[in-house]
Amino acid sequence: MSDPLLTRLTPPDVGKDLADRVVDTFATTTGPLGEVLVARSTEGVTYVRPVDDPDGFRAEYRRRLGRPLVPDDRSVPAIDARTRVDLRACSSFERDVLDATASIPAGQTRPYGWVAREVGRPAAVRAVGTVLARNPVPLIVPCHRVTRADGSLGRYMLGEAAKARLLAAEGADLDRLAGFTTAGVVLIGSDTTGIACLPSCHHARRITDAHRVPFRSAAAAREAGYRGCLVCRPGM
DNA sequence: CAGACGGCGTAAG
DNA sequence: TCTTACGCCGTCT
Repeated sequence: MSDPLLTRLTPPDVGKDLADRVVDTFATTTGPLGEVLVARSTEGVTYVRPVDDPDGFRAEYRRRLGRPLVPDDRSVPAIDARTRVDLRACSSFERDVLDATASIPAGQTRPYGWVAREVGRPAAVRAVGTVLARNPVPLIVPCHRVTRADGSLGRYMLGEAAKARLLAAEGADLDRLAGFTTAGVVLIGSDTTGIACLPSCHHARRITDAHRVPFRSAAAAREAGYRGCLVCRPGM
């Protein structure tokens, strides 16, 4: 009862919610695409997947997180970009990639190579794709905003159609982006400022038609005397 | 520990 | 334009 060692090792508030501290819980809740399965620790959401197969969810959870998972009978708040996440099970590279991805504004897109540069590993483009393919918390960390270098959407854990739906729902102009892809345009410059942006950067969208200058590569923009936008950091 | 495996990016056919 | 080949690199097995 008054074992000094036990007293020292036991946090003062461990009591009725002890179970909460050693097992994670899961339940269905709503996200931007409808119902999803969500697992949580005391620190935040640890895992999000489609409702398809709960058995696979639990198996995969155990394999990846290595923690027990029990059903949650409480009601779970809907998830969105503000939902707190618990990424302790991730490597530091994975966390960096997810953090950088989370910084992409709603309705905008950034290439995989952009994420690689942001985390300081400009050549790890493919590894970035691997991380996002396994994103433990899709819809919260918006990996649907990461596209290929040419502006095409690229693949998505929940299907390319879902990627398009999510972006459209956030206000992205997919037709406009597709137009740039078709034209081979990856940067938009303003000839009044000499600054070049990624096409979805909100600064790029403010450039008037008369002053908009399309570039097919960062090198082309640089050679034309342009510098990269400090906000979207196109890497040039 | 070596090798395989990708939501990539580019060049080349 | 589409396809293929290959470099790249963090993880997983």
